[in-house]
Amino acid sequence: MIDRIDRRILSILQEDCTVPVAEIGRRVGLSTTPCWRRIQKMEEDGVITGRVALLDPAKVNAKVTAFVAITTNQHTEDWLKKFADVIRDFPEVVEFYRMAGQVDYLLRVTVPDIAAYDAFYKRLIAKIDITDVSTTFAMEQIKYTTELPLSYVVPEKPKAD
Amino acid sequence: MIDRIDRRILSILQEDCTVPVAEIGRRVGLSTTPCWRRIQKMEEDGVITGRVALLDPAKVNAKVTAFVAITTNQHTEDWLKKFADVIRDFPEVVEFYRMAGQVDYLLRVTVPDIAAYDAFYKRLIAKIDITDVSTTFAMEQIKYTTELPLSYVVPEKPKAD
DNA sequence: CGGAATGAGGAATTTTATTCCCTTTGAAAG
DNA sequence: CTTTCAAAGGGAATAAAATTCCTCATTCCG
Repeated sequence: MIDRIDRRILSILQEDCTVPVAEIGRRVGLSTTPCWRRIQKMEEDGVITGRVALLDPAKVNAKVTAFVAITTNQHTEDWLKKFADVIRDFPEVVEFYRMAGQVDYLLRVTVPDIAAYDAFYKRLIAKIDITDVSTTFAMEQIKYTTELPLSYVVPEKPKAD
Repeated sequence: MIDRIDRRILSILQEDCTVPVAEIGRRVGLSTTPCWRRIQKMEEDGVITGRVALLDPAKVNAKVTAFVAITTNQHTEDWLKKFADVIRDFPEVVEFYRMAGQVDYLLRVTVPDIAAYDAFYKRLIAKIDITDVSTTFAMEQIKYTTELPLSYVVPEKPKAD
């Protein structure tokens, strides 16, 4: 499905999606038309899910990241659905995982400062019934990237047998 | 610095940066030129740090997310620098935080499966001296967004006094 | 009451994306 | 071996979008 050329295209677009198709083509050794068609196809196929602008957290007053580990004794399907819907609606929650192990859910929350986190926390527990919440703050974001590793993408062989 | 209109522009671009400037202008009540200039300025000012394509993790064989909590007894400036450099070079590490509290560092790691995680883990500990590592796996990514909340951006008043 | 700065807009220009149509390649059928 | 078809690629025309250029209001000092 995805061959070596596609992978190189994805690598470029993951880093910077403003590079013109003609330039991408040049870098991967294709002319613009086939390169453009490959990109289109990957968008249709849902490999590329979107193109977004990234902002500097400091510049938009999102300097503090908190990780919130949630444990609950509620484990019904319905509860999870409601819980997920509530959480999803908080724009401060930028990531939300259901976990294996001790912790049931993990949130990454983005706020300007500890006070704002506290306000968020109060709004959160007002809305949902949680057994146990444990918050840890990040002091520094050393790395953050939206680029997924492409080394695990198995490129299709040009030929089989 | 950032006024209400800028904030609305950012909101649009955070969601989808392929929207034409003319259309953005229409939505925020500006013609294309001033809208374009505002976007340029926010890029120059570093508010917008880039535009990237997002990929479907499942489609690029990045189905498993692991959170790796690292504790160390090394706390020198030099060690951190070397550690950070090593970690940063792993494409599987998509996020990397220095934490407050018990855990010193937290990584989010993206791999195809548990076996690949194990291979990553071996490569990791081969390269750096870590006292304690604790890994938790995410069963499900319920929410993931690159959109930072803009509600905390204090819009400049058009006038003062 | 002048400008001078700031912000906005229309229209021309340039750059890119997109489409159309044709060529090449390679494998399978006959 | 040819023939045929499908998949990929490419060049050139066209459409759309970004970018530039110039002009027009408004406001704020001096």
